[in-house]
Amino acid sequence: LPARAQTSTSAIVTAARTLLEERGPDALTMRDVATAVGVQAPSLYKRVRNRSDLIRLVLDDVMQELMTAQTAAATTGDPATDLRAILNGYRTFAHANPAAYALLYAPPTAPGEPDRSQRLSATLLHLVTELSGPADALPAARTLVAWANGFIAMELADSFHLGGDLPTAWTYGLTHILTAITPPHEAA
Amino acid sequence: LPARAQTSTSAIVTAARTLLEERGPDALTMRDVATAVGVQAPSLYKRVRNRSDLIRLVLDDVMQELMTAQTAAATTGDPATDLRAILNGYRTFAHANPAAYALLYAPPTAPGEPDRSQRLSATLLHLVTELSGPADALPAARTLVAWANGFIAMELADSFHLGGDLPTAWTYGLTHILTAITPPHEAA
DNA sequence: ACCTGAACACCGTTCAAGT
DNA sequence: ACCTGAACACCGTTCAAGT
Repeated sequence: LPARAQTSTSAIVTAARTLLEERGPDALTMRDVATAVGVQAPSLYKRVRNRSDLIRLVLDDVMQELMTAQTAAATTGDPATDLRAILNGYRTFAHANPAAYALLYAPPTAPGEPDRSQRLSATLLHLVTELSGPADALPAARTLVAWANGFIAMELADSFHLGGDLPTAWTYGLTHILTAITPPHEAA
Repeated sequence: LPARAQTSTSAIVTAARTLLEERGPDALTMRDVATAVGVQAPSLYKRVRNRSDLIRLVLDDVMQELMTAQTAAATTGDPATDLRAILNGYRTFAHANPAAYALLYAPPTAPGEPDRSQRLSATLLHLVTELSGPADALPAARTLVAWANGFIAMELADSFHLGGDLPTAWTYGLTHILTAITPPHEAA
């Protein structure tokens, strides 16, 4: 007789993430995830607390991948170069995983969600400190991250509706903001 | 005998918007909206096509309010001053209507959503053109809008987790980006 | 013309029962 | 220990029936 169906948390998370990207957040149902991993929906509750918890696990998985990419991108030691590489990496990742990225920076439906991007910001803040000096590092880093997230979110939402080249707009923004947060005596 | 319950599209939209802000997007159910306007859920389908359409009407209502605020904010004729006033106005509105604002710039679940922010951008683009000159106006405007939306979204999502003063970070970003998109010979 | 109750096909989630 | 089927309380939406 065939072995009874069995699954694992990581199989569930992978299936959920695939479903999220392929068919959108609303199609991420417990029944469809269960089908994808070969069990019935109630079995999922042995591995995850509920649907929100499953989405949290998916976003944790996404964050870990983003961390790995960030570490791989920041290697030259020159802060401006590394910042460019990191932010370009975010954008590449967002384009490859639009649904997951959108969820990552969406306001949480319920309050009291965890601090997922802390380690991502730490590296970035360090680089910005080298560029702008310690006094302005925090607001400068926030300017950069807010711009990058906003640009990517609008791009994904197809909110740039006046034509023109988006890669050009991205490069323009990145260059000008980096210049703006560099003190005058250090600018090229 | 009492008159039969009756409602209107505007009453439905208002009730939906209130429900959205008070209890979040998931609590915006057809049954609850119907109860709020004093009818049964099926009656709503005489006024709106479906739940997506109702949300679209809510966002149209929000956009019209934002447009009015923008017109009222840009009055001095000095582009830098007017831009500050407009972006500060967005932020004030977003804080007063966080759920609606979040929905406004959320990626659409279904593709083919309408171009809601076109007129908002037109005014902004005009001001940026005065500031940066026509050659760079489009990427400069996109830099500014992307930054503002990103900052506000992160603020609403409670994604700024390193302490510090957020109003300070907002002013820092606004000032530095405006400087960055102003050609050198026009800078103060 | 508009509202209603009943009904349908979905959800997330629980739980007793199986192995 | 994990999976299953049945069940519960919800959804959005449709539709025949009322007024």
